[in-house]
Amino acid sequence: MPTGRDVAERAGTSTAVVSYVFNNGPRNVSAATRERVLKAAAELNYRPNALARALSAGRTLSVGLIVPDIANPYFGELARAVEDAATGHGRLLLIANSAGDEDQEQRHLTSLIERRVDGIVLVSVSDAPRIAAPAEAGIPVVALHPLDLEQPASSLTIDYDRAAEEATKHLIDHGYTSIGALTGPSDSAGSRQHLAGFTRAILRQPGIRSSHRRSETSRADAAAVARAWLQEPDRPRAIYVATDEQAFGVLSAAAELGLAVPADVAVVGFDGTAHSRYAVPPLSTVRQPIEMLATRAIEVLTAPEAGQVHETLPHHFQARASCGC
Amino acid sequence: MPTGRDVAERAGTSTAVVSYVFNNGPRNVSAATRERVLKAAAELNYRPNALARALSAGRTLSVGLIVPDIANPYFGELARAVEDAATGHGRLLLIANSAGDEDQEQRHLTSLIERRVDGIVLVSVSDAPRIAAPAEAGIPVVALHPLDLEQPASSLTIDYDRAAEEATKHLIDHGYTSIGALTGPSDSAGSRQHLAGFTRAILRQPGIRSSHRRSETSRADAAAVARAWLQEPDRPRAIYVATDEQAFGVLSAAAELGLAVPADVAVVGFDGTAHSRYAVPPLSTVRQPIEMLATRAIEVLTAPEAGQVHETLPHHFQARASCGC
DNA sequence: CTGAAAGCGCTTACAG
DNA sequence: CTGAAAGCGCTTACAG
Repeated sequence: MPTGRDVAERAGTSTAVVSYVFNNGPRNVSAATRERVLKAAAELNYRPNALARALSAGRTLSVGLIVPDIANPYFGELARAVEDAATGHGRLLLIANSAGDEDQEQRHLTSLIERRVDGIVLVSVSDAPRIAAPAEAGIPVVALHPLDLEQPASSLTIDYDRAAEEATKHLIDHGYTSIGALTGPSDSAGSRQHLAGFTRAILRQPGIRSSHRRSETSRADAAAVARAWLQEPDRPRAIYVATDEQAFGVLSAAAELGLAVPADVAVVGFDGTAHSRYAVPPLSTVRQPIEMLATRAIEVLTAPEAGQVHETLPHHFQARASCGC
Repeated sequence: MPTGRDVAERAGTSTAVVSYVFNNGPRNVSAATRERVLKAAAELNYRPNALARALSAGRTLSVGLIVPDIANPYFGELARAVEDAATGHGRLLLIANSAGDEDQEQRHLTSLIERRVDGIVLVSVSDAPRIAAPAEAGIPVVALHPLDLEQPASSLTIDYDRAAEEATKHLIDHGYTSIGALTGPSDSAGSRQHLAGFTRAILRQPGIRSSHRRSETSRADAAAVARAWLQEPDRPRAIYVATDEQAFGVLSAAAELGLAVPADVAVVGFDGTAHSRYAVPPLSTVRQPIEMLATRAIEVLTAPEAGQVHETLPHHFQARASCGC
């Protein structure tokens, strides 16, 4: 592969000038010399080595994104949005998938540090992510979920607690008196907030019977849990589900049991994936501000001198057929 | 951020020895010296700079993956599988999303070349992808779809043509006499093969009425096309759909029109995503050998001396409720 | 406007 | 077993 030196020789100039031409600076180059360099580069099929450039210039113009499961449509959409935002700021996005595994997440974190990315967007699988390493390396991190304020990272998140309460209240307003909550597996910050909001709404309205189940954050496991739940004699009349991914599993389980949604059991999801609109029936859900999360995340990372930031972004309840609307 | 020189100084040795320790070679290091280096590195929180390493060693131990749409579940699952395979071979996977845009795909290709990845796994948005650049740069490419044999790349693919024929024949064997095909937007190689197989099955059985529609490869557009199609007076009794993603749109449209699947209209998808199992109703589909595609792709890229390879991998028809089974 | 040279942080023959 | 030094391919003050 040709190098800048090859181009310089063919153009009868120096590697410095080749660099000036390809970077439009920091020095001017006469039009004639520029032409010769461009011509030589084209003839040789020259591609600047990004590794050498980054090593020399001290910045890689790249950003890393770590998500728990790239096959979950919410994270797929998020990845697309973050990539758009990164590209808009002249950054390349490196997407890494931790596959629900904390060790894998650590390995990706290490790998991104070693590659000297300019910043990391993190959706952690863990309640208390170990993010000391990037901080010590001087690499800013922004988490897209609630984060302990002691943590050395920024966070952008909606008010899960209040969103959960609103969605549950919506089910209550439909007149359902037996309402269940399906959340993620562990007692994580996320699950806790979903549950807190759900419970608050329930307590506010006397006479509601409530129940709670957990499942892995996959439609497969959510379907298995829902299948058992919906066969119990006092099965819930409506279910608040903490993620769209799990809600798709609940819809599938209901259909398999011959239960109509929402006539027999109403369902509300969470995340507001584009897929939710095309569920059978269309899924009511809480919309995350995906574009805004992505845009702000890249802004925060590309202006790190602004320091750490903890912002709460607006969510939006989207009523559709699955809850009885 | 500390460098190998910092570690060497603190350990009272040279940067060469630090390198020997961190790479387990190519020279031996006495146990005592190794201890001192490891201790110093731990104290300083030393992380080798992967850029410098790659520049010096001449290989990056990374592989790029370009997909047309990371939010499409098939590509999400594929990304997960390719990442597993890459990690298993000690490679980091860089995932790039071309968002259905040929220019974006080109930009990603260029970016991966500039980053000197060791190989590229490509699912192109284009029928005739422009992949001369990586070839000239000496970077092997493997496409996960049919590819012109003149192209300077390997390819791993199932026999789309035959798979389409089998799936269509399955619908015919159910006794449906009016069968439609929904394929991708352009007259691409993929669409052509889907259609060829579909047509062959139809022609083999006298008395079948067939029709054909196109949509973008998104459930949104597929739903829009299906909504119109299913309201025509001579709407098809069964539909062969070229991707699961589009099939999800068809299921959604049918439900919105109050048509039962499979009682009013049967549906067969293609790709065999994990999501297809949880569709309402469960979606019959042609399974791509996702793990095998991923594993072979990484094998081919990490043993490039073997030269180019063009392999046809086995597919599998998965019958479920949506076709009437 | 242009070029010689130092430096980014590693790896790796080479010499001892 | 260990170290001094060259080199990977760029960028960028510095001098002219």
